[in-house]
Amino acid sequence: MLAVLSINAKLGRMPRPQEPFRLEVADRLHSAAIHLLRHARKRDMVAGQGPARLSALSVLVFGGPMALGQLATAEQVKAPTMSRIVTGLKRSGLARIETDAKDARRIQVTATAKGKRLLQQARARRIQLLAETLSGLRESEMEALLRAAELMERAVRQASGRE
Amino acid sequence: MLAVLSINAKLGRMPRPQEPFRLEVADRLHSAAIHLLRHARKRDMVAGQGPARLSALSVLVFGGPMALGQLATAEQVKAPTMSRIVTGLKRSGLARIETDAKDARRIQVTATAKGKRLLQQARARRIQLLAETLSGLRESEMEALLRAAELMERAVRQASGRE
DNA sequence: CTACTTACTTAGCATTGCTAACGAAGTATA
DNA sequence: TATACTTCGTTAGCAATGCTAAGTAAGTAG
Repeated sequence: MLAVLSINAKLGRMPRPQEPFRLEVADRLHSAAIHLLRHARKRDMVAGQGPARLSALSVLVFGGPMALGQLATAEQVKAPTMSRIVTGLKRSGLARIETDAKDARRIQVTATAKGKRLLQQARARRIQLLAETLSGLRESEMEALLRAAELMERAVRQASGRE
Repeated sequence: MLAVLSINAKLGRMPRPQEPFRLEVADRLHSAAIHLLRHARKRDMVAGQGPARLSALSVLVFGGPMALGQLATAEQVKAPTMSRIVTGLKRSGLARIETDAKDARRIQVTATAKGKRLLQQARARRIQLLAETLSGLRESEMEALLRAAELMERAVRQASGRE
């Protein structure tokens, strides 16, 4: 990624001096996220569920039952996509749906006991992967990563709110 | 994600429990990466190319021409997957292939001028998005993210080498 | 009652992962 | 040389996940 800096210079339009820096951070972060996820996907698939389902299940387990639309918003996905993901979770017995008494259009999606169990197992597998993947990192570096994760979530949440 | 935070608070000052800490970092980082990429994907699609093609193209532009197998390894994908990605890049005129004189089984994949141009445009778009997304962050926080990106890449690279 | 809005589903498309199986080309060995 | 093994890439076929467009059912406003 040595060429990143030189391209930076060519992109011209710099409203402020920190823009080139943001360009590089954005690019590096984007690339790193892609590669980290591709690496982790290998173990995630052991659960027999794809990353989208596991991620949605995680939101359900930690955030509690919610409507399909809410879940779609939380996962940054459109309703039809989430509809299919929920169908998959339902078919695997990891989530169940209930009708809303107040509004018959809505459905309440809830993680089942089996879903919670599977998520915990997936988390356990993921830690085993990261115990290997991050084994070369110091404690302070792990803290830096945790802080970065918080920053990413916060930034995305704020940006989503602005749209 | 409320439950995660409470776990975090409990672990925060404890000197010993290294494993639970790694579990949390793993989970949070994984989740944050998913959400960041889903957010960025909206702009990426404007280029008319999916994320896998853009990422592979990026490797070609910054890493120079390489064999299909090398590219697959760099992108953490299997050969058939990369074969199809290269086919797509070729059909769009973003990359070209040449035969290797020394070994007729190999192919050299090279980014075309059009490919380089498109990648830079995609980068510019992504940057604009992230300039917005990360606009709420301080300079020091941007530095923390850059450092985290470096740590992620390094960890994945090392782990891949160990396999 | 009609018209609009909202929530979810269905249908259909494209991308992107995978494994299995194949062909072509290089390498090692009898 | 001939045979066997390995390596590199492709093809075929499956599954998951993104999207938009269009449909249905239910709530809301006039």
